[in-house]
Amino acid sequence: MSDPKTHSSRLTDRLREEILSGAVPPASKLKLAPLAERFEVSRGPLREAATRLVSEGLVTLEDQRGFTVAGISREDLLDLTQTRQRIEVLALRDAIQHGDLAWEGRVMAACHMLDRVTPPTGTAGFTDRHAEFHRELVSACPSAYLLNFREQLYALTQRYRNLAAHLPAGKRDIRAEHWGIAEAAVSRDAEGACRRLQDHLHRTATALLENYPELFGSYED
Amino acid sequence: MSDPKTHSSRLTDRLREEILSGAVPPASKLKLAPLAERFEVSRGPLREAATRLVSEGLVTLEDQRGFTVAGISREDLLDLTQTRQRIEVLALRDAIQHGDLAWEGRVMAACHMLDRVTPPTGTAGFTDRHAEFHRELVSACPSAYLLNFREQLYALTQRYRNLAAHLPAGKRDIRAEHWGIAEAAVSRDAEGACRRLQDHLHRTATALLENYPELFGSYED
DNA sequence: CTAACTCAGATTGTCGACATTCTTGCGAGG
DNA sequence: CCTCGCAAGAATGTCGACAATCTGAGTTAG
Repeated sequence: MSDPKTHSSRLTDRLREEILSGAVPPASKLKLAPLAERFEVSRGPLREAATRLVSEGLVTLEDQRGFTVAGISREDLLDLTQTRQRIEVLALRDAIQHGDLAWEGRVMAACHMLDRVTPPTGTAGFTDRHAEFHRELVSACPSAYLLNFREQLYALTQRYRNLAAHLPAGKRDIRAEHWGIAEAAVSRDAEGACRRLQDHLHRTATALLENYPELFGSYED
Repeated sequence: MSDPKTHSSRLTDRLREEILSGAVPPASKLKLAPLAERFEVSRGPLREAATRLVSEGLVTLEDQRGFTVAGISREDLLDLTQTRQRIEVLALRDAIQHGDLAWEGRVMAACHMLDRVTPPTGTAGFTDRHAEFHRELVSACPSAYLLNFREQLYALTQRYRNLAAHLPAGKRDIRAEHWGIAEAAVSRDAEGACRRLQDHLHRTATALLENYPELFGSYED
């Protein structure tokens, strides 16, 4: 039925959730014994879950010194954003070129569902639908490797967003940004869609840096 | 002293080597018990090593069904090559822009050492120096994420190369290709260097497909 | 003859305990 | 007062055994 039956898989999702949401703070050591107690499993599966998160960049592993939640820093966010801009643009160009009508439908549907989510931001429903929109946008890209990289980078960015908690959302019209990207994409306007997407990512990074001053010095590894 | 003291780390390297070299064939199941016997360790560290290789794309994991060496196929090689072209070009442009004189020296040194390796191809010394050259070429790229992705893709390509064993190496002058890339790079000729690098990767993929006919149908996942 | 069922062997996933290594707080010496 | 060393505690890495699940050959019913 629900396939991921093994404890390792479930724990991977749970631990990822806790790290992304900030329940386990950045740069903190992942002590396996207490976590194993909390999750009511042995250390074995938890160790495997942590190992999997190493590959996603959320955790680092040092020999004989255990697991550590990846630190956050201004430099990391900048690198992350720039790399994400480059990868997402490549994937979006591919998607616009190869996407069929069904893809257009999925993009517009996801954008609509994101538009109509009741509390505009910050809630769980928003983050899920936001992730789904950006995923559908590039879903017609035929390169599995590119999509895989994109997913990784998106998750890492999501952590910064969740850590910043309540963005003022002041002078940004995020809905308009999303609609602009979606409409340009389905209109096969590759240049416009990529430019808007890059702008979108840049504004997100800027907003995070402005409203999260702790990033200007702390938590570095 | 030599830091990676844990069995898990050593096993990761050893298992990666065996998969890259083809000692463990593609699409074959990774039965942990026999491997643990061969490597004279328990299944625990070996399981962790396999989990790490999942993140590098060399192994897949299915719940309750264990680990499987990633399959190879024509489609995968094409996707891999195209993605690698894109990522390597981005990294190379960055390196040319940010590299200092020491970087130029490292590139020329690596190219020279690759040029003077005794048996022109196929041997272990060649593959190591070839990897080192391509690594140094982009080492001045400031994006850790991009370099990480590049390393992953290079390793996956290396597997195809090793599997094809003895390429005729006939009408290709690989040395000239490498020197062309290196000289264009240190001359800060970004366009020329990227064009030559793309050509280089394209020729490698073509040569592999031509001299490895099994790829036209078998081993698919 | 084909298809479904059964059951034994094999393989994976999980657990608890042991050995090794790291960490930290205290005390001795300079 | 600072530095170095040491020993107790904690955390990690590893192992062997048990339970759950999958696989495949043989058998039987249709």
